[in-house]
Amino acid sequence: MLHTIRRLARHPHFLSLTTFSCHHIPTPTLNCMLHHHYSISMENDARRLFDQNPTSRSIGSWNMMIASYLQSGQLRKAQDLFDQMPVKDVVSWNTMLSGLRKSKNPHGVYICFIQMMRIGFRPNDHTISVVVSAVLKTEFIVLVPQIHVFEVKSLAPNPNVFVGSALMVGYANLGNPVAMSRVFDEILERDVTSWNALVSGYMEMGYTKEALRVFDAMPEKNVVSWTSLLKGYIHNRMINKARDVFNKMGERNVVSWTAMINGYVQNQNLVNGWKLFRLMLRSGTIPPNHFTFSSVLDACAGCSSLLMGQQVHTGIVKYGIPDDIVLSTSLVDMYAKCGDTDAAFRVFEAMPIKNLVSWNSLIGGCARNGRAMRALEMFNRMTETGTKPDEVTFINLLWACGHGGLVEEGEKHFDSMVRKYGILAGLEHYACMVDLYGRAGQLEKAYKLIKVMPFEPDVVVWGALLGACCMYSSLELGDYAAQGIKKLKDDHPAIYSMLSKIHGEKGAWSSVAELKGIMKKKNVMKQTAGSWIVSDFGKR
DNA sequence: AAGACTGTTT
Repeated sequence: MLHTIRRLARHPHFLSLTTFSCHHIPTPTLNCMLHHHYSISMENDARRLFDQNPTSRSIGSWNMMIASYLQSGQLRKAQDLFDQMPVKDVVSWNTMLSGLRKSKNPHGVYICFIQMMRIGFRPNDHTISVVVSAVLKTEFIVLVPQIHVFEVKSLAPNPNVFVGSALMVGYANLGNPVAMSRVFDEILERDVTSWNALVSGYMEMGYTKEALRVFDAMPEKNVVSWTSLLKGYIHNRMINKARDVFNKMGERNVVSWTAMINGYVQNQNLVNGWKLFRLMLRSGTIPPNHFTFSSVLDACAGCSSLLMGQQVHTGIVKYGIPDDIVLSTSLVDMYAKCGDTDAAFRVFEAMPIKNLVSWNSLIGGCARNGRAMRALEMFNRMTETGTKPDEVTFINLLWACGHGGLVEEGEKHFDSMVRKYGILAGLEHYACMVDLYGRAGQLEKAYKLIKVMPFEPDVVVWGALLGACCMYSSLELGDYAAQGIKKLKDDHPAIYSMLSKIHGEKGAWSSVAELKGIMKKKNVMKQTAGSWIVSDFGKR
């Protein structure tokens, strides 16, 4: 019977058609059928089978069912089953932990792991690597030394490559180079990936010399080793050293190319990023993928070149790059930053699924292009369709309100940010609100907000106030704001031109002359400004 | 049932 099922399982539709009434199936057969449904992502049919055979379920059946739900992203249902399970094994726990990790829920992983330990369950190698990788860059990273102790005491004094890598990455994240290298020394049968992790770890902590020393000492190197070194230099803003590594590499893959291109883009060196991308296309051996195109689109957005952006968009189609949520979001962002809001909307609406970043890009695009009402509309649609806004959403939204003169709307959202969504207002949110009040001429409110906010004002906040004072010719507050800026950074060129304008309007010509004198003496130059309107070589 | 070293977006 089992053999027959296995053979039939190769025909994708057969088993799903037979599941309408399959009672009293023996356990091995049930598990085999569940596995089949798992592999073709038919969790509903699997569930029907599962429900129809309560007496033949083994722990494995439950585990398989939970894995099916996690595979299709139904964390809630997986969790329910997990809670209902009469007896769990280590596989059940690992499956659940892995699902929580995939859904980016480090807190859930933490709770689940602690619970597992409390009940007295023994984690295994898989548990450790899942848990450690889930808590990286979160407050739960404190688990790493504890897991290490547990590993040494209860599992094995020497970690294998998987556990070793996980612990090394964890210690690198904690900024503990000594612990990291000690783990490395203790790994049984170190392989090239252990060495790579060591290079990356030192680079992440800023020990570039040590990383290079390790790199040179490696018994064997692969593309990943080279790319780790390259990426490390970029991480430490040593872009030229990164390029040297790139040039010396014997073998390059799409990851190496993308890392180097993106390194230029992130360091504002858009020209070299673009040049390298062209070189990549010309050399024709390694085709770019969605990672590469996202970086290149970011470069186009960075120089607000719609023409370049359109060319890249064409390239994406020409290369047949499959739909990807991040890539589409990059397109939305590029079009928005290049001033083509309509194109941004077209790309956005064509996206089959949108995530938080996609919504933020679009709302930010509306805000930048003076479509405040549209930004608000999109925000409503976002929340109605079940995407929870974050702090970036609100920066964009408040910015839109400020520039659209929508004071009450801005106040309403600033308020709901904390009360409804539990997001604490950051300095940037306060800056938006100061700007909002300032632009609306409510200088007193702007001033009061600066006074009560729980941060020291930065240049942006003072600048918003100063700009407003300039707009509404307020001498006293303007001087106050200028003092604020001076305390942070002595000669910000904008101070002088703004101050002299305010003083001039008030007829305080002696102050103006004095200011002009200071400007001359300090050789203050006006900041050069560029407009994105002309950056397509006058095309518009 | 499941894990590791290099690349993307606000």
